Amino acid sequence: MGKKTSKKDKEFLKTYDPGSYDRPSVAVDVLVFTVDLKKGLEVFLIKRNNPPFEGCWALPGGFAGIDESLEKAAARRLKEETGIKKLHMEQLYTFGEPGRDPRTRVISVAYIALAPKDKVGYSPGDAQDASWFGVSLMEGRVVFDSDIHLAFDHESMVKLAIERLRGKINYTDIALNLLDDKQRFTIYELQKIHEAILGKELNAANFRRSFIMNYVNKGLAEETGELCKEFSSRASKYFRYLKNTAG
Amino acid sequence: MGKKTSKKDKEFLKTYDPGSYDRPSVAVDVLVFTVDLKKGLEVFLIKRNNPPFEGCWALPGGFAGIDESLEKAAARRLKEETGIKKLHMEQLYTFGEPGRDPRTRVISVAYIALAPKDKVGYSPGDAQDASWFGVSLMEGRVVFDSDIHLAFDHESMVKLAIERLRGKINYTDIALNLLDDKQRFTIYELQKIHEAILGKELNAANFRRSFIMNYVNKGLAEETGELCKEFSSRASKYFRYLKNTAG
DNA sequence: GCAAAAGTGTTCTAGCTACACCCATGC
DNA sequence: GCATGGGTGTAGCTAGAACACTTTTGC
Repeated sequence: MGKKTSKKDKEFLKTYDPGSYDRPSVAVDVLVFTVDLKKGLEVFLIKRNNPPFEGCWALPGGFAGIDESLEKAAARRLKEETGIKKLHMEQLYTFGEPGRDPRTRVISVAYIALAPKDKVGYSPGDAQDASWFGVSLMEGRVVFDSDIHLAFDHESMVKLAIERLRGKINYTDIALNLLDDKQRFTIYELQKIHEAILGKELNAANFRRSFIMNYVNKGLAEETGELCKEFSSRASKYFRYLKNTAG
Repeated sequence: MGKKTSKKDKEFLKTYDPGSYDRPSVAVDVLVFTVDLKKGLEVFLIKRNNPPFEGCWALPGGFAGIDESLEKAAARRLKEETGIKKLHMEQLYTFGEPGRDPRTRVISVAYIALAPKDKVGYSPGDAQDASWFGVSLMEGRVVFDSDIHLAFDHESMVKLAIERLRGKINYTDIALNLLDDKQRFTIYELQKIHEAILGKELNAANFRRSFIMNYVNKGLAEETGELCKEFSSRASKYFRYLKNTAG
């Protein structure tokens, strides 16, 4: 503790003259997930056609503008890539290991976005090679439905994202953001979404009861009065979510 | 979707020539918490003696070096400010709103650090004006034991940190990082730590049982065989944590 | 004796799980 | 009639919370 002056000098420089420092770049990466009721959890990826990691698949992302909030930057990139405008988005984690991008030091703030499958405006065959990939987490390992490799540290981002979703799905309402229509959905659809995220089947009777308990009985959701004949021969009730109606 | 070229150009620039962009600065802020068994939860703050927010208290922090991992940067700042070397540290959240620092765009990655009270080498009265402040979260508001104001958005960082600690304390072992000695502690001490973080008193009988269930019966902790006479007239058993022994 | 922590026992409840069973209907 | 989803009922297990009670020892 004898070098107080140099420490204070360093502090001074760092605090008041950041412009003179070599600075890391700040990027955002977006993990867009959707659930296909038949195929399960899917993540949106873009094929890289330049080095590094040429030919690998990567998360949509890009550098944050100097006057742009991180969340806005993520939302902008998302819209540019997928056409999706309004959806649930939350910060996942910030990845900043030196060397995670071989070109230069890049600190990447990762965001999770949840999109109803039918709201995705992007159509494969556009300028960029981009598409949805089925993904799951089995025994701690990320498994894709195709034989693909991800660029940078994006696979560990996917892993962390699925773990986060699994951890939150039982005590938050995030799963509802994956419904095609929060104002008109069946318990069956919601159950499929839970199953896709958790990577295991759930007991329908118990799932129904927990939905009634946690949503309907608490005034968070109600029956619309309409009946759904889409998923079963026997009609089921439509429900309506009563919060975050804007989504 | 008609302006594919300009979009791709933009993408090109952003991806391959980040040096030409105006870039935000990247900083780390550290929320160092400790628990005083008598006074409760405390956070470490430093008084600012320059604008902006002159006279306000702020979290220790600073800019991240170009070749330094974020975690390492946080650990370095922590050691410089408090003398604490080895302790539990985890990423909290990244704050990046434009305008959160009035001087320039600064993106700050916040880390939570948990320190046993007796390991803090820093002594008030050093070069900088720095000290521990009792803090709690009551009805969603951050309350300090002194009439102080925090610089920047540091109060919302404190709020988020306490919420995170409260959310994790019941299903992780983080509380153990606040013990003076993980290899020699009593249930009483651990209970006081839980109470400090949760901001409420717990039933001692039930707390004891849950500790036995979650730690001892699962092989994560065991009795040392020694008895403790520090906290009560009646001696109590010392326990030893059997994981993360290095901490 | 009193206060305060150490420690044991009991009861009640809420939530989750498993499973059995009936209903409705398209094929 | 059979498969599939819709929907109800019930029994068991477990973690928590609440609370009553005894033990130990410094003051």
